[in-house]
Amino acid sequence: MQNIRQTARNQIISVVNNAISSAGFESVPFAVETPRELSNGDFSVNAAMLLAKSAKLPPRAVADKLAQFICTKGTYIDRVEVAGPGFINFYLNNSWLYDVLPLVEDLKENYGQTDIGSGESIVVEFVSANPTGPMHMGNARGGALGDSMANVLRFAGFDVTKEFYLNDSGNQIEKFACSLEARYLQQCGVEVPFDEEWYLGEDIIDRAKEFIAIHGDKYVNAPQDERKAALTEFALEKNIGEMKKTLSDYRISYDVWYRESDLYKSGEVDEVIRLLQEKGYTYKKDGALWFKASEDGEKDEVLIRANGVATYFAADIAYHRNKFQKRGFDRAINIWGADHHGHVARMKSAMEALGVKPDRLEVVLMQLVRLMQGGEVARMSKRSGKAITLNVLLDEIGVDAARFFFNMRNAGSHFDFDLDLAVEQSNNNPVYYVQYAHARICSIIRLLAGDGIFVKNCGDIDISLLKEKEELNLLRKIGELPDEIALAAQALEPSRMTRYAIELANDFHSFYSACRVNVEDRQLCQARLKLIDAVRITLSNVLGIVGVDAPEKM
RNA sequence: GCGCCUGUAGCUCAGUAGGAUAGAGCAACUGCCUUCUAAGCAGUGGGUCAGGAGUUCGAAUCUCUUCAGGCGCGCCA
Repeated sequence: MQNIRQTARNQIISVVNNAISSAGFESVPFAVETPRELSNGDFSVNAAMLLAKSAKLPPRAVADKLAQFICTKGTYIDRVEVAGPGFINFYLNNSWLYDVLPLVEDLKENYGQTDIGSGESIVVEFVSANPTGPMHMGNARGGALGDSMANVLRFAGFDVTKEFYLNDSGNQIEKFACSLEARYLQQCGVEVPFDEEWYLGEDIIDRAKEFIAIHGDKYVNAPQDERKAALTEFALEKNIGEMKKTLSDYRISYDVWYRESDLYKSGEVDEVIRLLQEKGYTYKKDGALWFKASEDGEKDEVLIRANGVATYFAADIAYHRNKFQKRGFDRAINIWGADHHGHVARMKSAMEALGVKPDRLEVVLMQLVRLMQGGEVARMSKRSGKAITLNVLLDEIGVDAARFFFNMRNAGSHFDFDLDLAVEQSNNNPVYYVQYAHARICSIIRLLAGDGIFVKNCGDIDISLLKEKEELNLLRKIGELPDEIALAAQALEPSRMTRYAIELANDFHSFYSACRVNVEDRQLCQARLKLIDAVRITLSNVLGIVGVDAPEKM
């Protein structure tokens, strides 16, 4: 068992079930909870309240009776009390906390892992920014969220693939091509109009200039198709290369870069449209082919335009079918901006139409980032080009702060990013607080090593010397990690990890102020050294999941 | 108009498979550095969980409703 809390819970479940049957009650699916106040025990059970009705007794009476039948022999349970409306509270002896240290010693960088995923395969698709320009704040949040979520799922025992879907064909690429062509011709002295619908950003002009630096103006008089194709291929590869570089700076590495154009090349887009037609999920209207998403037609969507060109939606159906039916993933998780939520129901009904259970597709809707500057909302439209890019953000606040900051809030909460504060590199940023705890620990370990005192194995230490409140709090917090990982994985909320890291750092700083590691009593010194080494490992594992450095010095 | 998300301390947010006295950080105030990093610790004050009704032993959490803000409702993605 790699989870000390689960071990304790299992003991309690077993002991309470025995008591229920010994007392002659019917079995109930009771909960083992963690009371908010430690004074109410390490765990509590609500069985008495649930049994009260069928037993025709007040909850407290049921609880008293159950408590009499609880046998604590051979368990961590020290004593049992009935309290409040009928809670049965379990107080454990300290040995359950001590047992976490050998666990950490044994598992090291794997401590915290659980097996709730039981090897289920999940593809996590995130960022998937259009390669038509630089990445922005929304991609920054999506990147931090998606990568950390995938890391959490891996820790929870899922077989995870990180994937970037590259929209390298279709309508927006055509717009991209037109924008490039116009900028190219303008740079070459040819006056051409620039459509308001095109990409207005400076980066398009830069690409045109770079293209000219290599090819000069020789494409000015070339056939338009040839000109656009040359420009697009050049700029696309350049942009994709820059995206990969930026994401790598952001400590994100994908297992798969999946190209939309491959779905057309392989014929999967045509194939999926044919399948939908055969199954009767399509109809023609106004010259276009529509997908019938619902009876009322409210959510119907065009698959093939009247001009014969397939929509992004059609390619996206083929893409998701590919995930499930061609590559066989059990689940697919997509991180989407909240502005795409209208797309979710359609995609799920498309999957259903193809015979894929729609709940295998889970879309995490991430509320958009609102950029605040000087107390005002700064707009970040890509077309207008007036956006803070991910590159600039990383230059200004650093990777650690960005990764940590974007994982401090739940995906569903709106995010006001105060640019002034971030640029300040203010100490308000809790990432320093957590990293400082890690650096402090490393410093102590370094100093003791200088005196010839090293971290020993648990077998050679008397862990039970750890009796101070701060020491026990630390052990308790370390023991919570596997539960936290499991909860974060179930809720798809990696933000639990940053909150846990702050709590653990907080417990360490409290310990640091209350207890000295380098004390005369060599036995106690060794026990405390072991304790902080376990904190170091735990902090490092959590920061690794979030994608933040665990520095040895600050 | 319809749909999704959000509303909790002055600010930013946790807590929502119903549980005990609703938490944290920041800001404010009071203490703590001759000993392992003060980027730290200890403490104080601060609440109509947006409003209302309902469900039950028990509701911030579930249901209904009102209000406020964000986003969406394209042969864009």
